[in-house]
Formats: sequence, C-alpha cells, structure tokens
Amino acid sequence: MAEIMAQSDTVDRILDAAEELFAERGFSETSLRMITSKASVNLAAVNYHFGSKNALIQSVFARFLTPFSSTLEQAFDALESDCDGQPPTLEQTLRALTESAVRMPQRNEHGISIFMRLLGLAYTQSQGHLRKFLEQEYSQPFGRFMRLLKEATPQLSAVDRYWRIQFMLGATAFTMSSSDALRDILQNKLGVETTVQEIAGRLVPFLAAGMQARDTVVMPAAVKPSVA
Amino acid sequence: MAEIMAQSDTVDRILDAAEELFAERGFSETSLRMITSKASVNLAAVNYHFGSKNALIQSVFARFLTPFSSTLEQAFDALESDCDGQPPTLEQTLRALTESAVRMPQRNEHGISIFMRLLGLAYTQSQGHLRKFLEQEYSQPFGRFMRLLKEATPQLSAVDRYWRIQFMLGATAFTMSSSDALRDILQNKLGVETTVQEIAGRLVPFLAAGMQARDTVVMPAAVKPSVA
DNA sequence: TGTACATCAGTGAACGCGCGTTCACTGATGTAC
DNA sequence: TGTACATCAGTGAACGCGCGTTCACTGATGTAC
Repeated sequence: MAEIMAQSDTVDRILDAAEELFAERGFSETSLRMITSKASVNLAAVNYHFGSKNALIQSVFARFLTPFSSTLEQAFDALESDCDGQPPTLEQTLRALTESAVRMPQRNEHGISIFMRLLGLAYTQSQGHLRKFLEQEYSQPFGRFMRLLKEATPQLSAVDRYWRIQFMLGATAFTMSSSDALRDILQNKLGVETTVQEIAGRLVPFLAAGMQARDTVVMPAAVKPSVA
Repeated sequence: MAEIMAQSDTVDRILDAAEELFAERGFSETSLRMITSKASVNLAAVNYHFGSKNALIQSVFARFLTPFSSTLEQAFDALESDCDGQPPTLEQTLRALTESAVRMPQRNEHGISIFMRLLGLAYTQSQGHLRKFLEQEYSQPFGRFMRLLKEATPQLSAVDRYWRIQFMLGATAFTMSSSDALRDILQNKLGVETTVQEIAGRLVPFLAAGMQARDTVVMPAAVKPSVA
C-alpha cells in the first residue's frame, strides 16, 4: 500500500498542496491538476500514490486528525484524572478541546486555520465518503467528547442537548471554516489583529453560555404547537 | 429581459427543480442536466431564460429573499414602533427574524427547510458571484438587522460583538443547512419529531445567551498573549 | 378579412473544455545466483 | 564480481465523460396594413 510506506518527498508535497487548496476552495472545486501543478509533481502521481481523489482527501484528513485525536485523548485523560471522580465542567471540556487543537505541532503558521477550515468543510460539503471515513476512524475520541458533554450538562434533556450540540458545532465549524476571511474583514474595518487562539478564546464562553441557557422555548404565534 | 417578464410555466418549473436540487446537493454538485430533467424541460431552456447557471442560482435566491426581506422590514417596523423610542431587546430582534422566516408564504411543506438550507449554503460554499449579488441586493435589511443587534448589546465592544455575530450566524446557517438530516437522526435515535419552528425556538435562547455571555477570554497557556 | 412579417418560447444537436483516471513506459535501485 | 531479473517511483499522453454553453431551427402567436 503506497499510502502507508515510508514517505517520499512527492507524497508530502502532494498532501501539502492538496491541504492548502482544499482549505481555500473546497473539495470539488479543487482539481487534481491544480494540486499537482502547485506541488510541482506529475498529474498521474496522485493516483499512483493515493489511488483516487477521494482517497487523497481522506489522507489529508488522516494526516492531521490522527495526531490530533491522540493529543485529545491525552488531554481528556489529564482532565479526568485532575477531577478525580467528578465530571469536568463544560468550560473545562471545551477548553481541553480547543487547547489540544491549538497546541498541535504545526507544519507552518497557517496550520491551525487550515486544520479548522478543513474540519468546517468536512461538515459542510456533502462528501459522503469523507463522513463515513471520519466516523469509522475517529469514533472513539468523538464519542468520548460527547460523553463528557453529557456529564457536564445533566440538567438538559437529551433532545435539548442534542440540538445545542449541533448549535455549538455549527458556530465552531462555520467560524473556523471562514476564519481567515473574517480576520481580514475585522482588520480592515476595525484595524484589529486576531489570532486563531483568540477566536477560540472568544468562542468558548459563547458556546458555554449558549449550552447552559435557561430554556424558554416558545412556539411562534402563527403555528399550532405540537404536543411534546 | 426574459427573467422579469410574465412567468411562463417553464421558468417556474426550472426554479422549483433548481431550488430543491441546490438545497440537496449544493451548487457546483448540481448540473443543469439534473435540473432540466427534474423539471421536464429542455436543457437549453436554462440558458434561454436565465442566461447562465450563475444567473439561475441568483434567481433562485431572489425568488424567496425578495418577499422575505420586505416581510422582515415590516416586522422590524412593527417592533420599533411597539418599543417606541427605546431599542428592542436581543430576543425580540432575533424572534422578529425567525418569525418572519417561518411566516413566509411557502410553496410547499419543505419550503422553510429549503430556504434555510440555501441560506446556509450561500454562506458556506465559495460562490463569489452569489455573495456579491446578495450584498448588493439585500444590504438594507441586513444592515438594519446589524444596527438592531448593536443597539440591543451596548455592553459589548465592537470586536466582541463582531465575533459573536459570526458565531450566531454560524450556528444558524450550519444548523439550518443540515436541518433535514439532523431531524432524521433525532427521530431515529430518540423517536422525536421536530419542526423547523421548534428548531428556531430552540436556537433563539441559545444565541441570546451566547451573545450576552459574560466575557472571560483567557489565552491558552502555551501561547504568548498578544497585547489587546 | 387576408397576407406578410416580427416576436418569442422552446428544441435538438453539437461545441469545446476540463475533469479523474488509465496505461504503457522509463530509469534507478535492490536482490539472487 | 558480474549478470539477469524484480521492484518501485515517477512520467507523458491519451482515454472517455459530463459539463456549461451555443446555434440554427421550429412553430405558435401577435401586429401592421
């Protein structure tokens, strides 16, 4: 299997170029010809080393998700042993997640932005093969994160928690998937520099407050309420 | 100009099919051949009536955004005259927005889902022409909404408000853009039926709480803090 | 009222293009005997 | 040590395909005189 053998320079160059272009433009809007010419590599090399474009997409994710998920597991281990017995708070859990992301060894200065943007795209673009791949490969840290969220919000009903987790995911994935553009706008309009770390720092209190909002679901007036 | 003349049946059939397919699969993943065959219409009819695929995408948005933005303006008018003088609260503003969306006359039962999902995609897929079009055509209600948000959160700094608005947008666009899928999952896992109205009802308190969270930005430990 | 012409919605077939993928091939390196 | 063969990374060119778009055309309807 070419993709698990000792890395040739070509393989890494392809992964670097693909990662950057996917983050910039999305998956189906990025062609193999763009990738291979950015990587200064023969067009056929992608199929030679990865087998297909879809497999390349998965490899791009695997390259940063595999180390990330083990970093994350360690952070969760540390968190749970610190709290010995009682469950970590919501803020602690969220912060373990964002700090694991931020602390990851980065290939370059844009590492985290690209990482975040790819995660956002993965959720947002309808790449069936990718969703399946991620669910198969990274179900363990994901499930553990969900369990911690559940223990940190015992006051919520299962349905409330489900929706609010979606809201959190949405705010995170969306913000991160366009964080470069948003940072640029902010710099132009308000003359403020922003780091990904700061964005994460702003996001956590927003999410924690939303997650723990007092529930005041009121049906809109014009709609007949469905019996819960 | 074909696109503003009395509607032929063909034009509506194309718009209906395009709307549904775009919502299902995204813009670049939907071909004109899919649209025209779903609409039972000749392939060349799209370019005949709309001029190009991009113009069709914009027309799909215009068809629901134009009535929506006038509904929304009316809702804001009513809100501001109710509050005479003092600014509406954050919850009131958000609810005016969601209720305007929910109350829109719908072409069919999935109307709102499609509407929401398209809005999510518009933000999420990198369609430069679409962003420009929306900014040009609907800058007024958007700007008014932003002004109301600002007046409802005078305690926030401009930078905080900016980011939290992004978080709100993200949670909303993301959730709505996949709301059908999320509803299905919820029904299968917990056996619960959900309407778009209920999702909106759950989203508003989450957003309001997040928007008004006490600010506790703390830099992650491993990173040198940038002087604000 | 009848004829000539203009307008317009809609059509069928083709266009050129960029796409992901394939394939026969090269040339360097390693291995067996 | 020398020769024959196998393995492998990488290449250049082509493949078939689906794409958005174009174009000459049809046929129905409206308008002028």
